[in-house]
Formats: sequence, C-alpha cells, structure tokens
Amino acid sequence: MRKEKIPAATIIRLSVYQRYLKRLLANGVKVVSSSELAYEASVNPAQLRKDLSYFGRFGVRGVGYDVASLLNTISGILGLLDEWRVVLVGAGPIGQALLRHPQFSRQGYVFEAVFDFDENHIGKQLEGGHTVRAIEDLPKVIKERGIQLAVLAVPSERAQEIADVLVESGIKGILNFCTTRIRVPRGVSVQYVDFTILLDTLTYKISQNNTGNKEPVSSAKPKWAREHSWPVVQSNIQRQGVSLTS
Amino acid sequence: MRKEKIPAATIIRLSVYQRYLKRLLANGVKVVSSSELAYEASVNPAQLRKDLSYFGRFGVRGVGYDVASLLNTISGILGLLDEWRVVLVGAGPIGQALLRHPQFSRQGYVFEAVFDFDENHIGKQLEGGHTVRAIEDLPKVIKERGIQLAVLAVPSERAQEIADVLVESGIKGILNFCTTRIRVPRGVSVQYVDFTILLDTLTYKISQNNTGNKEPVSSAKPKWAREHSWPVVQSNIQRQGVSLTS
DNA sequence: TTTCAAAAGTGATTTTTATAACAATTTGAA
DNA sequence: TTCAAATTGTTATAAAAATCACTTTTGAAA
Ligand SMILES: NC(=O)c1ccc[n+]([C@@H]2O[C@H](COP(=O)([O-])OP(=O)(O)OC[C@H]3O[C@@H](n4cnc5c(N)ncnc54)[C@H](O)[C@@H]3O)[C@@H](O)[C@H]2O)c1
Ligand SMILES: NC(=O)c1ccc[n+]([C@@H]2O[C@H](COP(=O)([O-])OP(=O)(O)OC[C@H]3O[C@@H](n4cnc5c(N)ncnc54)[C@H](O)[C@@H]3O)[C@@H](O)[C@H]2O)c1
Repeated sequence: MRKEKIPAATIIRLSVYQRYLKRLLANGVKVVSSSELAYEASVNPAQLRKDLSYFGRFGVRGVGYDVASLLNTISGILGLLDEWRVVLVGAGPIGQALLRHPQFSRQGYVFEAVFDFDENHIGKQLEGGHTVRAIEDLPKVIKERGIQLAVLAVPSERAQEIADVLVESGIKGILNFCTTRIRVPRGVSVQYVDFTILLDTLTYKISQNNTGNKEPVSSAKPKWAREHSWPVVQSNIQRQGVSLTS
Repeated sequence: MRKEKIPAATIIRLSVYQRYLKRLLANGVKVVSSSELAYEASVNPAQLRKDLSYFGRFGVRGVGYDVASLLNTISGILGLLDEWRVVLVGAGPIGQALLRHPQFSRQGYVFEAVFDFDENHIGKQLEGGHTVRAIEDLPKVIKERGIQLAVLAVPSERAQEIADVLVESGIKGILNFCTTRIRVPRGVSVQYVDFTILLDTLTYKISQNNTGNKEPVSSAKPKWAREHSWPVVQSNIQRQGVSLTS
C-alpha cells in the first residue's frame, strides 16, 4: 500500500464507488462486501479490493466494509471532504446547464463566479442567482479568492487563450468542454468532456457489428457475476477520453 | 493488420486524429507526417502509426500521409461517412444545449426527434426547430425510422427504465449523461458522459499536490517532443471514464 | 471451544497497451 | 545513378493494468 503508482482508472472507479456508497448510506445499508459494491459499479471485485489497497486497509475480513466509514475514506482520498470553489468561463448553453444542476453542489462543488466575453451576457442575472461578469475580472477574482478549479465552456477556438489566463491566475484543474486539446504546464490538470468523440466510438462499434465484423464475444459470464434478473453485462472499463496532464 | 483486437483507446484517438485532419484539410495542408499529427493530438508518433496499422497501410514512407485520403479513411473506419440519426430523450438543459450545438451536424449526427415526459414540454417548439414529443411515441419513432443512436439526458433515476425502452425499440448505441450505470444486453453499447467523476479526478490530483504527495514527475521531455514556444506537456492518454459495453 | 463459511488483502500471473527501435521505402539532390 | 534524409510499417520490448488464486482474518453456529 501507498508509494506505488496509482492507476488513473483507480481514481475514476473510486468516484463511482463513492456514488454507490452514498446511495447505500441513504438506504440505511450499514455494511457492504466487495462483491456487492463491485457488482454495482460493474467491476471485478478483486479490482475493487486492489483499488482500495493502494490507500490502506478499510474492510473487515469475513465481514465487508462499513458503508459510512468507507464513504468517508474515499471522499477523503478524492479530496471531497472540503468544499471546492469553481469558476465557470463561458455562459453559453453548456455553461448554464451546469450552473443549474444540483449534482455539483451535492458533491461539494460551488460555482463561485461566472465569466463571459459577450457584452450582452455581462451583468445578466442567471437562473440560480449568478451574475455574469466580464472576462477581464477573471484573474483578479481567481487570485483574490484562491480558486483552484475552472470549468471551461467557451467556443473551442478560444480555449487555449483562456486556459493560459486561468493558469496564469493560479488555477490548478480545468474541466474542459471545448473540442481542442489545450496545453498547460506541469502541476495543472485538465480533464476533457468530449461528447462527439464518445459518439464516434459508438458509431464505430455499431458499424463493426453491422458489417459482421463482430468483436470476439466472450459469451461466458465472468466468474464473479451474481445471479440476477437482468442480462449480465461484462465489466468493461474502457479508456474513454483523452486527457492532458502534467 | 486486422483480426487483432483493437484497443478502445485507439478508437478514441482515431476520433482525435480525425478532428485535426479536418482542420488541416480546411487549411489547405496536403500532406502530414505521423509526428506532426501525433504532436497535435498529444500522443506518441509510434502510437499513431500503430493505431493506423490495425486497419491497414495508409501512408507513404519517406513522405507522410495524404490529409484528404487519411481523413476519409479514418472517417470510414469510424463509420462516419454516413449520416447518423439520433433520438434525444430528455429535453432538459443538457438536452437542449446539445440540440443547439453545430458540432454534431458537422460530424454527421442529426437529431431526428426529441422526447420528454413533462406535459409542459411536450409540443413545444425548441430552438433549432425541434418539437418535443411525448415519451410514449419513442418506440414507434425508433422502429419506424430504424434509428440506432440515442442520447439519454433524463433524470438519473429514470435512466434504466428509459434505457430498457430504447433497447427494446432497437437502439444500438446510447450516449448517457445520467449519473447511474445502466445495464444493456450484448450488442448494445453505452458511453457515459460523467462530469462530476472528472471533477473528482481533478480534486484528487490537486489534493495530492497540495499535500506534497506529488506524482513522480518525469521532468525529461519525451524524445518525440518538438521544439516550440509553449511548455512541453507530457502526453498522457488516460482512462477517463467508465463504460459498460456488451 | 472448535469448525466452517464468508470475505478482505495481496503476491503472482496474465493480459493489455504503449513505446522503442529499426528495416523498408520514397524523394530529391549531388 | 547514387546517396542521404525523411518517414512509414512493424517487430520486439517495456510498462501498466487487470485478474487470479491463495492466505489470513473474522464471526457465528455447532
Ligand atoms: N446538467 C448538468 O450539469 C449535469 C451534470 C451531471 C449530470 N447530469 C445528468 O444529466 C441528465 C440531464 O441533465 P439535465 O440538467 O438536463 O436534467 P433535468 O433533470 O433538468 O432534465 C431532464 C429532462 O428529462 C425529462 N424527463 C423526466 N422524466 C422523463 C421520462 N421518464 N422520459 C422522458 N423525459 C423525462 C424532464 O421533463 C426534463 O425535461 C441528468 O441525469 C443529470 O443527472 C447533468
Ligand atoms: N453544446 C454542445 O452540445 C457541445 C457539444 C460539443 C462541444 N461543445 C463545446 O463546449 C463549449 C461550450 O459550448 P456552448 O454550446 O455552451 O458554446 P457557445 O459557443 O454557444 O457559448 C460559449 C459562451 O462563451 C462566451 N465566450 C466567447 N468568447 C469568450 C471569451 N473569450 N471569454 C469568455 N467567454 C467567451 C460566449 O459569449 C458564449 O456565451 C464549446 O467549446 C463547444 O465546442 C459543446
């Protein structure tokens, strides 16, 4: 445990586990086994245990994991015990859809300020109570409030220039909805949300199936699949995006 | 070439290459080398050549790749030479942001119909000319028009039941914005667009850095990095989501 | 108590993916 | 016509990640 390099996929899975743990907690479930939780997350139970083992030992052999405590542990690992303040750049349709959504605040993310370039937007009060500010104020606000996270939802051609400003102002993580890869220095992380690429992978698979060029379907159930009423789905955590990090 | 199992990450990268090829074509660039294109996509040039080699030989040694022809080839591989009709389920903020966006039609995706449950939405004319239809019509429309792709943007609690209807009606690929994993039978593909998970990976990394628990930074430039004016970013294609497929 | 079944933790193994290295081509200039 | 530079295609190697299989621990029932 510890020291070892932790796979990026592990972090993603932790986030998925966390979500199910929240649900279990809400349902009053006290204890959960690796198989149960892994099944919910559609991963191999050994994988789940391995994922956790990078960080310590949190279960009780023969028993399972305490839901509340594991949830707390994972939240801590992900850095989610504190509130995170976020700036939104680009108050277009995507940006506004995000602002409205309760999922973020539930997870501890708070939109602290919203910026746009368009004169027609600036000063407008948005649903949810945010007022759009001029992009010129961005560096000041970030620096003064020590904000570390940004959501980038400007037109893609603007992505790099805004990213440069964000980095310059001290932002450490960018959730990028734009369809261009951006370059950031080491120490700043970027995650891409790229719908069209995901659609393309769907069309690829459908085309494959249609042309009879099927994937070698391993029709055997995975050993760890439990009996249940719906079709068994092969666990399949896939690379699903491209991320520039440094 | 061929036969071999093709990594999911390869398909994602093809989509990224395709995007840059489009841009090159628009700029009148006729020929591109693996290093140039790979650099744009932030991957290793050997990786790019390997990716292409799964499907055939498309370049000219000593010269490079013909932009127009490679673009066409990749589009063909991804199944993007034809138009794809898509149904949207859930005309909330996310759904509407998608409808409005020109990126999709540019890539050959056409929203063929929009469905919602809410009486207040049904019948409404949305920006872009779509009329919201009652969810009850969904199976009929999908079957009659032979639609294979769906975008799922309903409240997450509804995700599974709607997915079941989609599958039952003949949908082969689902782009899922909901925050629950859905189960689908073999032969149907699902891709998840899950913003909060991506934010969580950002907070994880930032927390790591803040606690001094830094990643072992390999400060050496990758060999294939070219000289240029911005900071060199280590290529880093990461697992970036969780996808259930079958 | 003792025994058994359940289930975590983890080293060993397998599988998958990425990178490197180099032979084979091609072009163009000497 | 020959040589050198550029650049692909591909095999070999390395790295990373997932899975297996076994050991240990626990709790509860006999
Ligand atoms: N908007 C975000 O920032 C965000 C972030 C994370 C996740 N998501 C997820 O994306 C999905 C959509 O987000 P949103 O903000 O547009 O959601 P929303 O809940 O505001 O809107 C969903 C729409 O679906 C419709 N609907 C409800 N039940 C339906 C049914 N049975 N059949 C058809 N339509 C139905 C509703 O009438 C509404 O118009 C949600 O699952 C949400 O959790 C959104
Ligand atoms: N909406 C989608 O379905 C979708 C799909 C794929 C990709 N994207 C990408 O997501 C991003 C945002 O999408 P959208 O539909 O909200 O975009 P949009 O272009 O409609 O809105 C972007 C907003 O950014 C503002 N803006 C422009 N220049 C700015 C600047 N220099 N500084 C600050 N603000 C600026 C604009 O005024 C506008 O309000 C785009 O990059 C788009 O390519 C969106």
